[in-house]
Amino acid sequence: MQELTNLDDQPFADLPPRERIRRTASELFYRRSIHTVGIDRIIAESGVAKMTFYKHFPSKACLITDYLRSQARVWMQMLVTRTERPGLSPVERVLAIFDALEASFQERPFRRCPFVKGLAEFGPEADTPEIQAMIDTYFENLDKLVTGLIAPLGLANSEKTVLQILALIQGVIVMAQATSDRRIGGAIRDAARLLLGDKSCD
Amino acid sequence: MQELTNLDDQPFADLPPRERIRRTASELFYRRSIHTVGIDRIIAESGVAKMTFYKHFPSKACLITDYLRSQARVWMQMLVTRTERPGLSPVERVLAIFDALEASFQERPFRRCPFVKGLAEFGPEADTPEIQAMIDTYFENLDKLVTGLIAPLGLANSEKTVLQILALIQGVIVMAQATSDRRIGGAIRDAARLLLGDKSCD
DNA sequence: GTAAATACAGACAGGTCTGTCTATATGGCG
DNA sequence: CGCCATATAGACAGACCTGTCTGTATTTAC
Repeated sequence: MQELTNLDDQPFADLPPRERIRRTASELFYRRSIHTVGIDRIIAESGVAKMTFYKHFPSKACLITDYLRSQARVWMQMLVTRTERPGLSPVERVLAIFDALEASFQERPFRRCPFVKGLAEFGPEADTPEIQAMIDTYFENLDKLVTGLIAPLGLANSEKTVLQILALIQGVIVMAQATSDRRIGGAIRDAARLLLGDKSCD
Repeated sequence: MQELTNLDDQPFADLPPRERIRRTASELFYRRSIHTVGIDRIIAESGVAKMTFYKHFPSKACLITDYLRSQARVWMQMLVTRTERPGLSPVERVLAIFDALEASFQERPFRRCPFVKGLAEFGPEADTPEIQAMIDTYFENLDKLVTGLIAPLGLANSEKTVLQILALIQGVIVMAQATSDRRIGGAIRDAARLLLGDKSCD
């Protein structure tokens, strides 16, 4: 007996169900948004039975938090790897953040930071404390990472510079989708360099 | 005979129905989000009959576009007024944008730019062309406004500076909600001043 | 081989959403 | 007074959403 289900459009067909669900949801949440993607669609596209889904993720909120946790882990890990690369000067470590962003703009359709979007979909007025906590934690961790990179520079007003770099990060992420100008990444990297007091620029 | 409907919590009770709907929707869309606010709730809170609503706004999409159009008009008009104020130097005109942002952070709970949030809820994958066109138009208009303010400065690379200022604008808007540091507005204003080549700072 | 765990398929309930419909009340104007 | 546009009140249809349930098939372990 042949399998009757059409798995041609299921790119993770050989993965265990839980992983199929996670990847399918991740793709849909990222490309579209969280509210506009229903459980039924995730189930259908991941080629999984409904009961199997609910065994692994007791509710949609659980899937969302898993998605955000995963995104945060991957993204922060990538930033740490790039900024801690040996042989970089302190300024270059900060700029490595913008190199990482530039790289992510290039690959596939860029749909922005899941947490900036998450903040829009699950703002302070929503009653989803776990999701909001996860978003808050992400921004705090990003703050800590930048703070740790700025400290060695010995700037007069480190805290202000941290805020400026963070704003540039969020700004370039928004602009990367709002403008068609491909020079945005480089322009913001240059801005960061100027704010860090690096005199080697133009 | 007394009115039976409880209008105590209806702040726009003396306005015509269409305006009651617009203000109620505007408040809800801004505080929460667009997808999480249903027609029924808007109808209930604006104290209007369902048929009255659908007479003025044939669909929810029409209400959304009206909301975004209104927000864009008010916000852009405010920016124009502030940046064109007589007696300002060219650099001060650009910085006036950040003063306007700082002012909007102060008043009531700040819930971020409706268009940055709109981009999250109605991204490129959504099939809502009118709404997306409205969002695109807003970012284009903001680009034009900043371009017009940067031009008189006679900078070496105007286009790059425009991108940098735009990113700072979007960045400070995101950070205003993501951080609790009240100095964010001033810090980003200072960053803008530095990028504009104003030597009178620190 | 057999039993238990896991996954599949899909019906179903209960809720919410948008949008339509009917019937009634009200207010301005000739 | 009487007419007509407008507003109110609320039932209703149809779609969609989350989450539960039943029953069957497949895999895994012993």
